[in-house]
Amino acid sequence: MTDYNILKLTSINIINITFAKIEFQDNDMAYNFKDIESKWQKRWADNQTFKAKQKTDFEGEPKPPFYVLDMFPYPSGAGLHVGHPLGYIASDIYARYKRHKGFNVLHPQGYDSFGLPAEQYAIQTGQHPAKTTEVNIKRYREQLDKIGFSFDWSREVRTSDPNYYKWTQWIFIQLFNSYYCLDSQQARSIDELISVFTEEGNSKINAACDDDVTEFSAEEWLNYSENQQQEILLKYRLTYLAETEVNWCPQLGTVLANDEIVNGVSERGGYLVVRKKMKQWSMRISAYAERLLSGLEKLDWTDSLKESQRNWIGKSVGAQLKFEIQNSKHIIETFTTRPDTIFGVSFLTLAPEHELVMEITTPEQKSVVEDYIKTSAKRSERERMADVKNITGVFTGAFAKHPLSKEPIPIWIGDYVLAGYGTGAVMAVPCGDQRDYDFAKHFNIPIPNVFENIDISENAHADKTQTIIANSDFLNGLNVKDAISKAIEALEEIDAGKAKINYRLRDAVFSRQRYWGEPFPVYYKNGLPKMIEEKHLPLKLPEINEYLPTEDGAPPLGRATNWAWDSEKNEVVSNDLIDDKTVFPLELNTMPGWAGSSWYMFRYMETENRKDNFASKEALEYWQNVDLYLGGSEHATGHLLYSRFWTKFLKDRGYLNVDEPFKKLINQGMILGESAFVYRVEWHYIGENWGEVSEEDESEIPRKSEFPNLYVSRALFSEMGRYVKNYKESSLKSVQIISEKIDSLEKELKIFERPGKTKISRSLSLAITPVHVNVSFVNTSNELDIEGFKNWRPEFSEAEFILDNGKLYDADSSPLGKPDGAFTVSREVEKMSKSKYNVVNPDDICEEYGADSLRLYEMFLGPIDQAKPWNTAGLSGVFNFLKKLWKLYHQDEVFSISEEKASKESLKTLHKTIRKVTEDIENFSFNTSVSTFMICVNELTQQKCNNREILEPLAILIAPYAPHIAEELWEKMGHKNSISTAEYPVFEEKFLKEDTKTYPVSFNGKMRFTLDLSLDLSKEEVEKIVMADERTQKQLEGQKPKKVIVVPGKIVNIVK
RNA sequence: GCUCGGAUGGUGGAAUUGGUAGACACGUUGGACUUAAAAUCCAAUGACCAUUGCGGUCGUGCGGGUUCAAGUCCCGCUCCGAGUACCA
Repeated sequence: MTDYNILKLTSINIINITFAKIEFQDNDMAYNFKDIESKWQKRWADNQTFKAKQKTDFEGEPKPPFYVLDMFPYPSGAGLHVGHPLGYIASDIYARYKRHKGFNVLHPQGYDSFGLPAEQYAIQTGQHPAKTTEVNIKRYREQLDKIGFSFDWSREVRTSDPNYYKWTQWIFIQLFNSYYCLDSQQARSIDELISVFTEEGNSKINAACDDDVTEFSAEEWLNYSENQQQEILLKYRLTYLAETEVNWCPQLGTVLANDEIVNGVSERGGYLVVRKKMKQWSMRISAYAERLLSGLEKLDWTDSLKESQRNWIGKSVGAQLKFEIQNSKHIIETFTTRPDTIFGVSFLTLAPEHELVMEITTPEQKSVVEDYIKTSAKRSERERMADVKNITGVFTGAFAKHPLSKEPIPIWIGDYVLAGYGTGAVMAVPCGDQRDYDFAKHFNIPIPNVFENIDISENAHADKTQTIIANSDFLNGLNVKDAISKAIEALEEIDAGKAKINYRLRDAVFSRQRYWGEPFPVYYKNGLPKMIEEKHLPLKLPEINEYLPTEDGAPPLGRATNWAWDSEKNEVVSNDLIDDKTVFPLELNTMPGWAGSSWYMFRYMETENRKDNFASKEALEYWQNVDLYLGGSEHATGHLLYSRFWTKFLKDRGYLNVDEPFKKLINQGMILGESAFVYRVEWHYIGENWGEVSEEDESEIPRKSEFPNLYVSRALFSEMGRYVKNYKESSLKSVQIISEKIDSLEKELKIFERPGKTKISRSLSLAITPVHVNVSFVNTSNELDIEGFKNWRPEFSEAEFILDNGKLYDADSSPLGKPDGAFTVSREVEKMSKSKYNVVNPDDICEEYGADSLRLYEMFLGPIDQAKPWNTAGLSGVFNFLKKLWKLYHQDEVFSISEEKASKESLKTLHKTIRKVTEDIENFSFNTSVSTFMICVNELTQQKCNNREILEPLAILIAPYAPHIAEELWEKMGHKNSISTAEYPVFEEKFLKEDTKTYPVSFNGKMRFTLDLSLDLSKEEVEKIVMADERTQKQLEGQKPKKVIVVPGKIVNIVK
């Protein structure tokens, strides 16, 4: 009885099933999912059953296309856990359903195979990420294949494949060669812009560009040097180089995501992180803000998702104001949505990183300002946004001039203002904004009130609807709306401001200082970027010896020795040849994860012609865009916004004919794991004198690792709690046992027998700490397989256990399963992850119960979009259901169905099911359709139905959910073609006609009894019958009802 | 902090969109079959009270409200989860 765990337990079941099969060998008809599933998976692959057709593949009239796509998986080293396939199963069901409905379905799959985890692994192990990625993909594919998806694998793509990223680079070049024309609201060729510059300069150009563009004439343009012209063009291009704030970690030599920073230091290694500016590629997504926003309206996405995007884009209508600075030629620009409160401004706050801060700071304030900037550079943006409790800031000593009242306004800096947000400066109106209000209160800055009859002694007043402006000169007495337009008018007149629409959406940083991503097709001539010609793509990722940044802080590609571009030979050459005349250095950054995933949905549309096109015109024309997209809501503002941006761009430049990539989108919720915990008892030792542990004492005090770990079960933990004080005096039996055990351990280790040494003693309290246990050592009754646990990791090998019954575990006398021998763990729902040891692998489920059971169970768990915990024990429900379904088609284990006409009852059951399941599938309510199937099979079993008339359509209905069993039954019923080609059954109302209704009769809204009545009865007749019923009379106890409500076909309610 | 979700029996969840709360499963308990176990089948199962039977009270995170009728609508909270711009 060693090595005895839950998996072993169930494999005994499997053996039993196999025996059963042997027993019935002459009729071999038990539901043998293993044979059935591998048979059909092989047949689908051999016959390419799910290969989507291109339009030209049809001989006659082409079928209507339908495109179902899952969000691009990243092939992580951990493999799939049961949470991953949830969305794939749902989309597979929908894809299969659509095939039954007569569509030519495109349902492809591939890999977003560039990414940080592979690179991190490469840094640790030295293995090339391409290799580990390949291994991971193979494993992924094996796992996916076992679940029986109807993917068209012939169209697979991988972002790290040069044949694929060639086109990612190509799109980058198109972006570089484009600018955004605000008049026509679309991207255009940069050549058009150049010809305008040549003819009339830039004064009339209305294009998206950097803020610091200055005006020039045609003459000036022509006189600029090549370099100057390129610098100017870079300010207009849709992808451009710019100084951007990043989280820089000097020790790691790399930039970190906010995600990778914990409490201001790097998650890995705990090194200091500072914010610094860095020259990087950016994407001018902000140019598309308005279209990204308005485009949402026609999309069939959930409101919450659209709302997230709206919020992310963050459109606000207001005014941009200019504040002159006293004794300085500079001005500060601010954006406000409330220009009506302009007379309420009592200070300005700049972000600490604002470029003017050091210029305007007075000598007296210089050192405090510098200190403050240093401190805030250490805080992450997220931290600064989230922290409202600590109000910090310093005065710069400078004053601005109020544009209207001309009063001096102090200029502060504060880290609640973010540099990358708006202009990085806030005109603070403390009476109308809570953060400004708190800041003013904290630093004793005046809070002028500009609202009529509003008390602002406690809080700011942000209301815009009922408010009247006061103390504001010419704005007095106006409502907010009128005051806004009047204020803007006045400010425009004196050139101190103008109406402006602001978006929160920032341009997206596109450079990564990493190895495992797409190389930019870019080299640098005189420090300015040049594109490699399209015909020389792809520019392949070079080999390097180590995947770390270089010693001088350059990205990993800085290690490549062959990473220079020969512009004459048009090839990559050795760095030694760089002469800056014909051979130039190549870009060292690579593209981010979202580069390859922003356009992949169009790549799947193409089959033959992938070499010369990202996708051919014909393919794009036929498939258009994704009809149904499924994935996690964590992509709401990243991937889903970037791919919309690229789609719109490619449409503008004539490469696509749709301007949205995903018509309908469903978010799947996360499947959570049930972690298991045991409880470690911890005690410690102290030297003779409290608080004065000498070094010598320290070395004498026994370390925890010298003892075998002592574990208690959940039962004992709930009795004792996290801490046990004065445990020697505890009356709890379990504590006494622990105490005895510790005593005996000490004796064995001779802790206190150290003659001549400092006296040490054990502390009086115990701490009980939960420790994650791998869930595979826990059975469905939450009992721990102690031997398995001990063998799991070396630190547990000597562990001791106190069982639920308070006795010490002994391998010989108290094995799992014997009465009284249980050691119960506690369970907690957490995210499913390797580190929490709560991962459940779909392979194991397929092995034990089969893919059809897995598919059904994942759907049965609950609504697709909600997070829900996984519990393997529940699987037996759907497994039993499949066995019952199988039995419907068999008599005494022999396949047998009747050709006779089905009963009225059975037809009713069938058509009820058709209606409900179809409705559910259209609404993506897969959990309820599984229930419906269960009800249907329960009813048909009850009816002893085995008519072909019922069982054939039933198999088709169930095929999208449990395709293997459905195919097998379909074949047994005599069909040669795959069930996936069968037509979906048609619902017929006539079988469901009811003429009576069981009315619930309620009194004051509480149901008391039911009454079967004909549906033909009128309201009055129903009331009459109900009132005559003796149960009604009993409820009324002789009183007259105040009111009787009859809703025909629904309810009766009597008000007493 | 901000934005978006969520909360219903021991557990996962259902409820035709304001009309019988707890469908369908899991689990638990009891029973049948068996030498026994597994498998299978049958029955009970929100809590409490009552019980020979009829039955009754409470109940959808908390506090209010609207209504003949509220899990569902309105107002105010609490707690949990996700995202928050270089994880994918």
